[in-house]
Amino acid sequence: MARYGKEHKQATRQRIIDVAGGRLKRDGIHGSGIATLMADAGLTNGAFYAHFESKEDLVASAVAEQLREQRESFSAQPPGRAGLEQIVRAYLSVAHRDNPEGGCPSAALLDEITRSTDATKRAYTDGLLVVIDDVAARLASDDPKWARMKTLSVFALMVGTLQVSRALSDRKLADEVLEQGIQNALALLDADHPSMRRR
Amino acid sequence: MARYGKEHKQATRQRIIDVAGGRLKRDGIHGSGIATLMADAGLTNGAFYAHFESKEDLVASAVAEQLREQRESFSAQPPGRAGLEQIVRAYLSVAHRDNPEGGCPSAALLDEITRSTDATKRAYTDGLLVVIDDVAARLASDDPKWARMKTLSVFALMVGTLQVSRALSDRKLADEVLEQGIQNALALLDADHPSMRRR
DNA sequence: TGTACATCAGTGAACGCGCGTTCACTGATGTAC
DNA sequence: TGTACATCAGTGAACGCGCGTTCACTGATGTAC
Repeated sequence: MARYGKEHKQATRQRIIDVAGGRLKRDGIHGSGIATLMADAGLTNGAFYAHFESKEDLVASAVAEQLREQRESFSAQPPGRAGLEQIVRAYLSVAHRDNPEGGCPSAALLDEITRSTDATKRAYTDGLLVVIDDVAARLASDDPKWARMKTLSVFALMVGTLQVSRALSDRKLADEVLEQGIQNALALLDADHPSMRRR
Repeated sequence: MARYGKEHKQATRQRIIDVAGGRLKRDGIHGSGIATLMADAGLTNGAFYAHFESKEDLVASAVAEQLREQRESFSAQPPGRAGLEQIVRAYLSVAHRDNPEGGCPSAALLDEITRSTDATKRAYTDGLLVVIDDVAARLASDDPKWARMKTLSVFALMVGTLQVSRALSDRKLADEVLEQGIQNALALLDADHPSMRRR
């Protein structure tokens, strides 16, 4: 192949990471083989190890990238509380549930991340906290540690709700779970004054 | 081997299902191979297909069994609201988080169940609803459909919270997530009158 | 009561397959002369 | 300006391995005579 400038190899690496992000979320880590993944990126399997040390290395990179993209997606919403509600409603939407490939990496991969290497778990933790702190800023609290915890716990609620909705084979029930999840998330966010931390 | 009564083969099948339950929750579906699974049950790989049609058949059976056991575990708690709180605190405990093998099948397997066959998803849905309705009876509501939805959505919160706590590589933060999850779950359960369904 | 036989849960080797990973090689290019 | 060479991103075949699944076989037993 052609001898390109140094930006070309980086672009290829990024393309692999992007393709992997979607595949991992749709088919899971074990369900995404390197050969088919590279084919999706328009390359052959052998080229993989010119870009990554191992499959787990790619997984960690892809998870980090997915969280970066999720952060941007959340940031695109209006500022403050209004945006918060939009984030919740978009997250717990039928469209998001039915499109894991383009959706939240936590909802699609949490179980498998838990069973992954420490490096992957660290990449996940670091990336998630950036997302969370970014959203937590909307709470405009003078207690940033409390805002982080509040946001993180409501996020966990949303992740679990989306997953349960995806797993239920009864579609009507699955839709109702999303709706109830929105109510629950908003209710918890409404109780956002430190004085209300315990009921 | 010996020719036993008909109860013997059933006992063997049950043993495989029980062993599989723990292995699946610890290592995931893809991480649990049939050969090692059968070895754990004291058998060789070939015997597997005398008991199950396929691996997915076992997975569906094991998921159903795990949910049956979870129902029993929840039922063992004191009746009414007091038991509810104990269920929440046990579920969102450090002990449960650090022992997926003996814990909740939803928290350990939801992502993979979502990607499984319809039969497995149906087994999951059916088994989960029995668990949920059983717990929902503690709310003693005159609106059983509302009680189911309330319970199911709080359960989803707990599942997501446990998963996030498991994935975080920062243990202190992971512990705090559990604690906040307990507060959130109890707060939502406290708002259990139909008149309070919308804030 | 003693013996031959049918039963059938379990054995263990083998199957094709896709996995993650390695590596000798290719070939288009920028650079040196 | 023209030619030889070094570079290196990407190729594609091959590796050992464990996967899910199949199947001819084993052998201890309850039953029939």
